[in-house]
Order: sequence, then C-alpha cells, then structure tokens
Amino acid sequence: MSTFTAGDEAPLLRVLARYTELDEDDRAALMQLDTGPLCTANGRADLAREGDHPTHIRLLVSGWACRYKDLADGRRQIVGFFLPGDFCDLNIYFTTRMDHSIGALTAARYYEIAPQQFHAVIEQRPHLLRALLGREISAAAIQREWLLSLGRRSPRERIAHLFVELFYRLDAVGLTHQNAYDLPVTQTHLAEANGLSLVHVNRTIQDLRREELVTLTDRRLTILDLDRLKQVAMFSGTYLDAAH
Amino acid sequence: MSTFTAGDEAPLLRVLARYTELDEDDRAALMQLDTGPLCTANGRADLAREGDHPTHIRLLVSGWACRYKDLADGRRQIVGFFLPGDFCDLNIYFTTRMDHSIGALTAARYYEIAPQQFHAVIEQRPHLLRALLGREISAAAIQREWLLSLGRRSPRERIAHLFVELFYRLDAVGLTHQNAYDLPVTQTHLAEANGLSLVHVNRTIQDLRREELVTLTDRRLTILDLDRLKQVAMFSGTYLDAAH
DNA sequence: CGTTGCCTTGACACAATTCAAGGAGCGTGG
DNA sequence: CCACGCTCCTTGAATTGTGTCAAGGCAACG
Repeated sequence: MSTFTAGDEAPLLRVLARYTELDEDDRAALMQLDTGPLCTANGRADLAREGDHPTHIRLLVSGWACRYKDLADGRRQIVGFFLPGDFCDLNIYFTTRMDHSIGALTAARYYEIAPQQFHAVIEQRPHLLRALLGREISAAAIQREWLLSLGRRSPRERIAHLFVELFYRLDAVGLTHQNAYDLPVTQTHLAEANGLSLVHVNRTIQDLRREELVTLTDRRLTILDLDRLKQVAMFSGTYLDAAH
Repeated sequence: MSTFTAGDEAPLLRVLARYTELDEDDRAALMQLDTGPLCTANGRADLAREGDHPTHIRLLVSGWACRYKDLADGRRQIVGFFLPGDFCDLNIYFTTRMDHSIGALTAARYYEIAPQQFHAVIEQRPHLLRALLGREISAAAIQREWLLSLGRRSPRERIAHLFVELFYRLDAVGLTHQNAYDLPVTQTHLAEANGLSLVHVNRTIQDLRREELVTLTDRRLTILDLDRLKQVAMFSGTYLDAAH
C-alpha cells in the first residue's frame, strides 16, 4: 500500500507512480518540475469559483476539498471529494473556464503547478500525459457511480456507498487505520454530496449506527462490518482504480 | 455551424476539427487512420457491458446510444447520452475494463477504431491526444451538471434542463431544425436518465406542454420558448463546449 | 456567559413512487 | 381481415418516503 502524507519529497512523482510505471527518464523529467511553495487554505476557503480562469493546477497534499456546483437560488450539490494526492483542477489543462467551484472542506495544503510546467514535462515524455489524465478518467468513473447513487440508490444505500468508496480511496493513500478513517466533514456536507436534506442524513446515519454497521463520532468513521456495509450499499468496486 | 451526418468522409477528422485547430500534418495523420467498416446496431443492442474489456473505440455516426449502470436488483440509471459524433468509450484508452455499459437506444451506425491506430497517430502528432481527450473532459463536465440535476433540481427542472442540453448538443452537430429536434427515446429512457419514475416523467412532460414550453409528439421535441425553458431549468451553459 | 456551529429529535406536509388499469398504434399470424 | 400481443403513453388512487419547519442540546470559543 502506498502512502501519501504531507511533507514528503516530490509529491507529484509519488502520486503518478501509484498509477504508472515510471522509468528513470520519467522520474528525471518529473523531478525538474517546480511545484512551487506549499500553499494553505482554511476550512471554508474557495480555491476556485465557477467561471474562473484558474492559472494553476493544484495538487492536494493534506486536508479535504470538494468540487461543487450551485443553482441561482442557493441549492448546492457537491459533485466530488478531493482527498490528499488528488489533482483539483486538471481539467483546466483542456478548458480554461471552470464549470464548477472548488472549496476546501478542512484546512488544506496543496501545491500550485503552472500548466506550462506540465507542458514542458510532457513534451519530453509524452506518455506521462496518459498517466496524468488517467486520474481525470478515474474521477469521471467515480462521477458516474455517483450518478447511479443519486438517481437510483435510496438514501441509506447512498450514504453507505459513500462511506465504502471513501474507505477504499483513503486506503489507497494510506489514510485508513484498520477499518476506520477520519471523515472531516459535517453532515451538511454529506447532505450536499448525496442530494439529501441534512435532517434525513442525520436520521439515516443513526439507522446505520443502530444496525451496527458503522460508528461516527468526532469526525471519525469506523466501519464495523465492511462486508455488510458493501451489501447494503450494493457496492461494486469495478469503477475504482483498484478492484475490490 | 458544423454538421455531422452519416455517409460523409473522414468522420474522425471532422469530429476533431470541431474542437481543435488541425494543420496539414494533423490531417494527414488522421486520414491514414483506418476507421474500418461502418458497423450497425439495432435499437436495443448492448455495445458493451460493465466488466467487458472492449477492444475498440467506437465513434457514433448516426442514432443514439447511452452509458448506463445498473444495480443487482434491476434498477437502472442512464449516466449519459451519446449523440452522432460522440466517442462511446474513449476511456478504454486508459482503463481496459468498462465500469459501465453502453447500449444503443435507436438503430445506430458507428465506426470501430483499434486503440493501436490511435497510438500510431498520436506518436506522430502528440498534441492530438489533447484534442481527443478534450471530448472526454467535456463529457465529465456534462456528468457533473447531471449530478447537480439529480441531486438538487426538481423533476420539472431536470427534464427541462435535459431538453435544453440536448438542444445545444444536437445543434452543435447540425441535428436541430429551427427550435426542434428528434428525440428518439422513450419516456422510460428519460426516467432512467433523470432518476425518476416513468409515471412522473409522463406527468411532468404534460405540465411542460400545458405551460406551452415544449411539444413532444412522435419522438420529436419542439421548444416553444427557449428562454423560458432555460429559466425553468436554471440552465447555465458554461459546462458545455460552446457557451450559451 | 452569550454566541456560534453542529448534531439531534419530533411533527407535519407534500412530492414522488407504486399499483392498477386502459387506450392507441403497430406488426404478426391465424 | 380480424384478433392478438407488444410497446409506449396516459390517467387515477393510494401509499410512503423525504423535505420542511421548529426546537433543543452540547461543545467550543471569545
């Protein structure tokens, strides 16, 4: 299991090595890429707003962030979570204008990388573009699974499913401990991600607790019975990079 | 306005030309790419199933198809529509296993292109990969908008929004006529795409008709008042390639 | 000690699903 | 030629899930 924690060297190299074979020339090219200083954001900061033309690609090092979209009357939908090791806005490599906003959910640290830096590396090692974009393709697969959740899963199934998904994604970057992980978001965030009301999220989580599927206290989620939780969620891991 | 209709020459070249500047060398490289024979599928055929390892990338030439996912108990969610000019499974360029299924919604015609063919072209003209993947990035933006719809838009808003989105996407490939277009899908499909029951889709469409926003008869949709329909849908076109 | 953010609980209303049935159009076969 | 089955659209009625409204608790913090 590879780990991803703050403070290490060459974060970009480490992130990519999780998904591709890198030879010496690849590594050399990536090492020369300047990730700039480590930036920080507090727990409610917007890193980008819909309509922006961001100038950098962000690599999240610690903390959680999310993509979200909102409607004119204030309704908000979280369309994805960013975990440590994720790129926040690789898509600006293709389209300059953001179709969604990016917000930090917790205090967060990240690197800002200029697109030109990417260009330089990719001109040397074209196949690295594939590696980079593999992340974006994978994110699209997760979005599709969310569409299935929002469209067809019951609230109970949805929340169970999200808990399982986050477990595997965090596990892949070494951020689980046994069957538990830090879930540093509020129930309001879970509601916004699952297309539910806060009240109903609360009640549903209580149900999951009552059935002894999970515990959730002090922003820490413990999965008491992963198999049963996956069953409840109708979880099939084929959409994640690693199969489960 | 570029058009995309069956029977023309060099479909791939034409599709890409919509999104990138192609120089002579690009065109030459693309022309040598063998799209193979034109394949056909009938209105209910599956082009790929979740879990498959498809060997070809498909370029839809005529007819409609969709991505969908289903749950063990039969619930089904359409997570995207493919219109003429769309690639059905570009993502297998990165991941070999399908995380979703692809089904034809109408009789359809498409080209099958071997990934090796893509490789060959891209080795000559690396920046064409950007052009190709731009399509996939754009599809991801549409998926996000759908997440917003499923999570936060009312059924009425959802359906209105889909009607507007399809209008602009079809318009981009020359498949609209005035304010009307062929919508060759059943209300069941619309329900599966919008996370609603068939009955409720039917009633909602009747509402839209009653308010003189659209007509829909014989699989043909006419938008009677685009501005008002966009308002109902809370449509903001920033997520589509072309801004509206 | 008051304020703020977040979680929790109860009561109520209503939107959307489900169940059920019928009709129109169309192709097929007796 | 008509009967039948099939698909799709339509409508009504009953049920229920989920949102909304409202209120209170608790911990952290200034």
